Amino acid sequence: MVGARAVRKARTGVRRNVRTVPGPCAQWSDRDADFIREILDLVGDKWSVLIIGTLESGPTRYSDLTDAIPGISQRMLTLTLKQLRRNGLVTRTAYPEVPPRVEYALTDLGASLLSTVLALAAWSADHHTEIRRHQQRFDAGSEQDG
Amino acid sequence: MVGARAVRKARTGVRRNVRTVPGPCAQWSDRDADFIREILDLVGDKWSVLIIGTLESGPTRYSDLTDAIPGISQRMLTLTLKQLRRNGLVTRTAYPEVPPRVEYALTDLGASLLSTVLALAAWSADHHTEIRRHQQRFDAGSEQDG
DNA sequence: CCGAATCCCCTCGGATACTG
DNA sequence: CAGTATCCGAGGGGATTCGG
Repeated sequence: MVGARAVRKARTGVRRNVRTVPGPCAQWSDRDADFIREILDLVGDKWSVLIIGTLESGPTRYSDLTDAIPGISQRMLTLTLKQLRRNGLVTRTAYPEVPPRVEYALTDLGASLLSTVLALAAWSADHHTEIRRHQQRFDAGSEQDG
Repeated sequence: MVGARAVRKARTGVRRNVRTVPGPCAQWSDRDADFIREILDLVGDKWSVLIIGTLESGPTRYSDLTDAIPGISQRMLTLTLKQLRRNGLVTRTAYPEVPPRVEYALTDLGASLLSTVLALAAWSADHHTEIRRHQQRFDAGSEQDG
């Protein structure tokens, strides 16, 4: 009805054991919930997606990343890049020059994740207005009414 | 090459003004970055996706949600449900009975988001092993070596 | 130019107890 | 049953400073 089943059909391993009859049993298996947690660890933080998206256009220098992502601090750029490297989404290449030059690039794994995440961003762009409307309506109905 | 361009082509409004030549200018427009922020506000937290996913099988009572989502506290269930309602992803229906009965249900908007998010979960399930391998390799290379 | 280290605020979220 | 209110610890993340 929603499309979730299509996804479930296409990709084995996610929500395999969803129940079809009403009842008190758990909707999510522990493993499925773990997949949600894992993906949130990867892209749920404040900067990962922005960095990955910036790297899509090709290998990028540290300082260029700083410029491309407004508001990011050196600390968070370094930290997030390290996480992305740890998860195999990004590679780091240092060139022994003076001044030093370091380039970060997307791996195939990172690129495949980006394409998936962009669908989310597209959803957000699509429904942005509608969401705003809901928020304002909700807030208006909550404040007074006492 | 990665699929991001296909997404960009399919959905207007996201990453429209990506640059094609190297240079110091910003990779993300402020608006595009805002879409990322917005979607993270919606699903980037610890419980939203689990709740939305649980609701996919139909209207669900508060207590059934508690049972279906292991580890969630009453506080976070209530808080997250309120956020989901505020964004128009979930509706709340109270039945004037004793004992009280309250059912939460996905809106069409919430359902459309779920189907998109499940693609992410599927990606996680798909590449879980590979990611684990990268992590272990990275951690092994980091600890000693000094 | 690239990044590690330190300091510190502030939000997220868990535990518990209480209301209707 | 379906919440609300309060307390509190852990950690995300910004500003700044120092090293290679």
